[in-house]
Amino acid sequence: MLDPQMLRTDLHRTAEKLAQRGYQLDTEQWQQLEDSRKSVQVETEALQNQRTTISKSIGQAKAKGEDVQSLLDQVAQIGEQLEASKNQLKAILEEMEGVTLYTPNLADDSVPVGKDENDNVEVRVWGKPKDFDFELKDHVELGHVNQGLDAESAANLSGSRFTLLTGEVAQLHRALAQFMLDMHTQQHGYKEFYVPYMVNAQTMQGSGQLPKFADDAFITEDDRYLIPTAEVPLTNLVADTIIDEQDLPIKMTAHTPCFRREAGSYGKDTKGMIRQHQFDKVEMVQIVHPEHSDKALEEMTAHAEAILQALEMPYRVIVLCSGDMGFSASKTYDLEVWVPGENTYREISSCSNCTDFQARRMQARFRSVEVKKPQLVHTLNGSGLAVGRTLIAVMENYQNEDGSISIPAVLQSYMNGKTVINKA
RNA sequence: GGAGAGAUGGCAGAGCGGUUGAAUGCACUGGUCUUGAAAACCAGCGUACCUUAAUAGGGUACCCAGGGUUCGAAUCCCUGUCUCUCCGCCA
Repeated sequence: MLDPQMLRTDLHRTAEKLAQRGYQLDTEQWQQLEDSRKSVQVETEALQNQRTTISKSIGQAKAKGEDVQSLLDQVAQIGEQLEASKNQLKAILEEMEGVTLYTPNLADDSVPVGKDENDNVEVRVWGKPKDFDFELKDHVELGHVNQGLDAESAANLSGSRFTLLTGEVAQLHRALAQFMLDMHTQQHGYKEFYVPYMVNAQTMQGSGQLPKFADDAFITEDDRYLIPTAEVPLTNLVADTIIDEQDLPIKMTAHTPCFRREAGSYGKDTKGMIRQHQFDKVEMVQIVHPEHSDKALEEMTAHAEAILQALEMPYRVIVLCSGDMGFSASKTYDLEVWVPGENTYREISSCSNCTDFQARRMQARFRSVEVKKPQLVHTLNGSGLAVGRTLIAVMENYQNEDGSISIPAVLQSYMNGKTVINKA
């Protein structure tokens, strides 16, 4: 949610910033709502004050045994007016909320203005793609020759966009998640969490998935949502709390499956396990002091990069343009890993600073020693990394001519000391 | 799944339907006292919104949530959520 104060005092500049993201705010409608809200609210509260005052005097008069009828008549009149005024105010506030809940965060000034993914800007490149002197296989072929990746069985069990992993490939998948968690907890200062995979609607709203993106999530019969990312439960841990300033920053990580409907992505990334209804991810979340969120985003991105560096896989970092960012984000870096089988870079992580956007929805605040009033925290989240896509990248980057897959040095201890997955 | 109890300020814990935003204790903050500390004593101590130049003052709302009764609701009624106890079931 945006700062309502900002919408009031700086409406047109805010609307311009939103337009950079492709969101058209109807400023005229908003101004009208705001104007009527103001007058109706003032009126309502004045009426309420009158009613309370008279009601109190009724109590006092009764206690003294005086006649109360004239007071009752007075208050009856006010009652009707008050009722009408209250309903009007409620309707206005609901309409305003309808706008604010559907309005995305503002882009940071450092974010390139652009329309879609074509306007994203490369920030840096790490590593060089290996020179392979044999014909490359993609992960689907590699999965096939190693009998570790079985799309057909998954489709039989569940339908499209599911994957079945078996044997050493499944173990490698597990090893990757373990390795990532260990790195973030032992070297990057994150606390590990095991979280619910289903959350209620309020939680989904807190981090911005609802109400606008209801179609993207799986919902259960009892109105719970399967989490699309661990960001949702982790970030909402601070919902409705006031944190001591000295407890900031809070750094959390969790390995969870992620569930996505992928509605509207028919025909996109259908080959292999790129875009799935269910995939594993190790997520990082930070709750920070507003002054430090810029720096925290750089750090968190570096934490995600550290995984790829340890795995010695080439990647690049891009900053998303204003039009390509997610709803809650103010600034986002995507990490794209080199995928030799496709001869291209593929998104494997997304790290975002959500500033106070989620915090305002969740009412997540902190109190400092200097400022008495609780202030909103800033929230950040980043993948560190998407496990399934990392698996693909490892398979393809570490493939050998005979179809076997070498195991990256840092993962060997997680693979019972094995150094290679031999083809079946 | 069955039966019962409960949800009040950071915590604990009162609260006949009428001056209760809410007693009291603890914690916390400031002060007095003290060489310093403790103790004691005094004072302060919620959040959001509106109004305002104002972190001054004034107003409104909030005692789990949402409805209702009433001139007036923390207090009465209904629904929901959550917690606890007992029984059953279960990894």
